[in-house]
Amino acid sequence: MNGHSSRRATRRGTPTTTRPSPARAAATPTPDKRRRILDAAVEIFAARGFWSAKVSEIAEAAGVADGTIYLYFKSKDDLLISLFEDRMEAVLDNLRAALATGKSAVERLRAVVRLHLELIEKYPAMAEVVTVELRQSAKFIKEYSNPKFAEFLRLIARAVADGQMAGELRSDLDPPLVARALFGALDEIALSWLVRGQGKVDLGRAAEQLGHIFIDGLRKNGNNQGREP
Amino acid sequence: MNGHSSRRATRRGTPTTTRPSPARAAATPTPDKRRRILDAAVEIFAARGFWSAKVSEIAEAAGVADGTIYLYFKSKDDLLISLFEDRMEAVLDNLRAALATGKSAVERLRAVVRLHLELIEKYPAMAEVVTVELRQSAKFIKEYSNPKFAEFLRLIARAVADGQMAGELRSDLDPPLVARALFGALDEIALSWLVRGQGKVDLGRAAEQLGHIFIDGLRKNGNNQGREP
Amino acid sequence: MNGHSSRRATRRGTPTTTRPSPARAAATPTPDKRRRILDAAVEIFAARGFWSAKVSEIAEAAGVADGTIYLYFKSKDDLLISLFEDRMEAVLDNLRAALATGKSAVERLRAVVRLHLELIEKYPAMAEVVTVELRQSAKFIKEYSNPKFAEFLRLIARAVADGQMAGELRSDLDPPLVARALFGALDEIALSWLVRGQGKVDLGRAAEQLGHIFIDGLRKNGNNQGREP
Amino acid sequence: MNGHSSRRATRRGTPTTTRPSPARAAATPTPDKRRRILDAAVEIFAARGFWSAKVSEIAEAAGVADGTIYLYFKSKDDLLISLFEDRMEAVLDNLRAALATGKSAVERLRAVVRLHLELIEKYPAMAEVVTVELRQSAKFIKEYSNPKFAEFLRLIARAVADGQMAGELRSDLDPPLVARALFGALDEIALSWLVRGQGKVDLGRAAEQLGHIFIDGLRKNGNNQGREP
DNA sequence: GATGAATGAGGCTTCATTCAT
DNA sequence: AATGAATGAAGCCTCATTCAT
Repeated sequence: MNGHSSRRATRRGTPTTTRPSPARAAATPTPDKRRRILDAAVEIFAARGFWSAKVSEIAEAAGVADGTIYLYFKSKDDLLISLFEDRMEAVLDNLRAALATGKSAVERLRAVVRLHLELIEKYPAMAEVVTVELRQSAKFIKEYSNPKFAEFLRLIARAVADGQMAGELRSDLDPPLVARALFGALDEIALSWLVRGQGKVDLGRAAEQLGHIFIDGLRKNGNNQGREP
Repeated sequence: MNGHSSRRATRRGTPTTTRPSPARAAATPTPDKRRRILDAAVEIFAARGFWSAKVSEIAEAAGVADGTIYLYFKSKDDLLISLFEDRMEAVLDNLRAALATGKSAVERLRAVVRLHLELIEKYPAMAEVVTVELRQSAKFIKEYSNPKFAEFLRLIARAVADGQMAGELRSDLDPPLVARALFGALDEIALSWLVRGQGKVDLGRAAEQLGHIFIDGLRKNGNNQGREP
Repeated sequence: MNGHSSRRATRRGTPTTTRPSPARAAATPTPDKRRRILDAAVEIFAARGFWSAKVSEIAEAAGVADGTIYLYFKSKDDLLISLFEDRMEAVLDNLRAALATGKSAVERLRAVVRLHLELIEKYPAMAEVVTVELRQSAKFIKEYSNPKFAEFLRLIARAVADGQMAGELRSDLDPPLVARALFGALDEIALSWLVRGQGKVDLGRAAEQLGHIFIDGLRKNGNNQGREP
Repeated sequence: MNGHSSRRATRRGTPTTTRPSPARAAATPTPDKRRRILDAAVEIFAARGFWSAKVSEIAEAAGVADGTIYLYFKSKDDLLISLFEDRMEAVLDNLRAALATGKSAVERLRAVVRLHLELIEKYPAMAEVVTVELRQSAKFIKEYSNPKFAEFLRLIARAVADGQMAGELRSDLDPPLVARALFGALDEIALSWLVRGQGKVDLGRAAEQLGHIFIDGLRKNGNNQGREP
C-alpha cells in the first residue's frame, strides 16, 4: 500500500515534483497520477472485468489521456498486476492487524474472518478485483506467481501452526490446507455478497457464522457447547 | 471427452456431399458434432481461458470448420454458457450421488467433499472451466444467473438443513451460508491443485482434512475427540 | 513471378479454388486475391512510401477488407518483402532475357542496360518500389538478406566474368564491383526519371549513353573510335 | 555547413537563464545545442532509419530534453532536411576539393571518385543518411527538391562538360546523365560497403577500379592501353 | 532558453461472425 | 448441414508534438 512503486514504464523516473522545493505540499503538477490511474482501474476492472475493460475507459475515469497510462505502466497486463500488488498490500495490512489482535489462536482466527469481510464491505471494487479477477485466466494465475497472495496464505497458515503448537488447535490438520480452505470460504462469501448486490447478505452475521464453522465445526454438541441458543 | 477429435470428419452412410461430385471423401455425417465441440471447448477454455481462447482453435480441436460452431451455438458466449450447464450437470450428478451415500448428515457431507475432489481429480479440464472460468468476468457472473450452480448450492444447503432438523448438526448456522463456505473451501483446494500442477497436493488427504474442519472444527478437544492420534 | 507462393500467413492453405474441377478456368471465388493485394501494394508503396502507406489504403485499393490482407501476409513488413520477391522475379526474368540476347559480352551488357530501363519505363510503380524502397531502412536492408537482389548482381557479375574470359573485356576489374557500379548507375538513372516525372528524361537515349560509358568509357579516342559523330 | 538555415532565431546577448537559481549546475549554457542535436541525429538516423528513429532517442543521444529539439527544428521532418543540408555541405566541400585537384578532366574525375569514397569511409553514419535515407520515402524525394544534392550533380556535370570542351572527353554524352551515372555507381558501392559491414569491401581498390570503368570503359584494348598488367 | 510529463490522433492487427458455395 | 474465406469493428499501444513550469 505504502510506497509500492514497482513497474515504472518509461525511461523517465517517477513523475515526481519538477522542483522539490522544501515547503511544497500542494500544487505539484502531477501529484499522484499513478494512484489516480490505479484507483480508476479498480473501478473499471471491477465493473467490467479485465478483458472487457478498455484502457481508454480507465484513462477517462482517471482523468488522463490514454497515452499517460503507458507512462506509468508497461501494458494493460502490467496495470492489472500492479493493481493486484497494490491492493493486496492493503489486504495484507488488514490481515496483519487481525492476527495481532487477540491473544488466543481462536480469537485471532475469528478476527481474521471478521476483519477480512469488513474490508470487503468497505471496498467492494477492490474486493471484486482481488476476488474475481485474481482467479482469472491462465495468464495471471499460471504465469504470474502472485507473491502477495502467497504471503496472505502463509500468514494464515502460520497462525494456525502457532495455534497448534500452543495446544489450542488440533494438530492433525495441514496448516496450509486450512489456510486455503478458510480463504476459499471467505472468498466465496465475499463473492456472493458482491454478486447478489450488497444487502441480501449480512456480512457481519456471515463472519460470526464462519467463525463457528471453522473453529467449532458443524457437528452438534461439539466444541460449540454453550453457544447454541 | 473420450472420442477425441479427428480434425476431419470421418464419413459414413449417406453421401452428404454438398454437390454430388463423384469422388467426395470428406462429407461429414454429423453424428455428435455438438458434443465434439463441447469437448473441444473444455480443453481449450481450460488451457487458455475464455478470453484468450479463439473460436477457430476450438473448431480445429473439434475437427469442424469455424462456421460449424455457429450452427450449434449462438455465439462464443453461448458456447461457454452451454458448456457450464453441460458440465455442471455432471457435477450435480456427482453431488446427488454423494448425498445419497450415507445415512447420517455427517457421513453425507464427508462424501460430498470426497466425491467432489475425486471428480476434480478425474476431469481437470472440466474443473478448470467450472472453477476458474465460472468466476470470470462480470459478464458471466452478474448477467447470467447460472441456475445449475444455484442448484448445486441448494442441494448442499438442503442436506445441511436436514442434518439440523435431524439434530445432527448445530442449528444456529445458515444452511445457505454453510453451503457457500463449503463450496468455497472445496473450490479453493481444487484451484490450488489445478494451478500447482497436480502432484504437489494430495486431494485424498485434502478431502479427509476438509471433512474434519467442517464437521468438527479446528478447536482441539471438541467434536473431534478420539480422532487425534 | 511464376508460382511464388511464399509466406502464406494463416493455417488455411492458399485460398485456391474450392473445387479443383478440371475444366474450371474462371468463376473461382477468390481467384487471385493475393495478386490483387500485391498489385495494390506496389501502387500504394510507390506513391507514398512504405512507412507512410497505410494497410487500409492497400486493402481499399485491392478491393478487399483490411483483415483479408492478413490472410495472405503475416504483416505489413511481410507484404513488402513478398512484394520485393515477387517483382524482383520479373526483374530477374528480364535480366535473364537480356543476357540471353546477343552473342558478345559487349552486346549482352548493352542489352542489360536497354532492357532494364525499358522495364522501368513500362512499370514505374514496380520500379519505384524496387529502386527506392529497396534501399529502405535498416529493417529491410540489414535484417533482410534479399536473395533476389543478390541473384541480380550475381548474374551481371557472371556475364562480366564471361566477357573477361572470352578476352572481350579487360580483366583487371572485379566482376562483382562492376556489377554494382552498373546497377548503381542504372538505378540512379531510373530514380531520376521516376522523380523528375517521366518526360523530362529520355530513357532510350539514356540507355544508349550508359552503354557507351560502361563499355567504352568517357575518354575521347578510346574504345569509342568511329562512334563519335 | 556554416550558418545553415536555422529555422529558429539564435538569440544572443541577454543571459538566457530562466530562473537565476544560485547553485544551478546543469543550466546548459546552450553552446552548440543545435550541432549536438544534428550530430546525434546522424547517428540515430543512420542506425535505425528515419521512420524507426524516435525523437526521444535523438534527444537522449544529444543530451537534451525532448522538447529542446523543437526549439531548433520545426519537426522531425525538418530535422532530417536540415541534416541533409548540413552534411551535404560537407560532401560538397569534399567534391569541390576533388575538382580543384588535378589539371586534366580525367584526373579530376578520378579524384572525385577517390575522395568521395574516402569521405564515406571516414564518416559512415553520414554516408548512411545521405545515401540511404536520401532515397527515402516519397515524402522527401518528391516533395523536397533537395538543392544541395542538385548542386552536387551540377558540379560533376560541369566538370564533365569542361572535359568535353577541352577535348579530353568524348562529347556525345550528356554531362548531367554522366553525373547521375557516376553518382549512382559511387552510391551503390558506398551502400554495399555500409551494409556488408566495412571490411569485406576495399574502398580504395574500388575507387581505382571505378575510375577505370568510367574513364576507359570495360572493353579490352580501348583507352586503357598500357594499363592492363 | 530548457525541460519532460502529458497529450491524443492514428495504425496495425486480431478475431468473432457471416454467407456464398 | 458444413465449409472456410472474407469481413470489418474495435482496441492496444506508439510517438511526434505541446506547454506549464
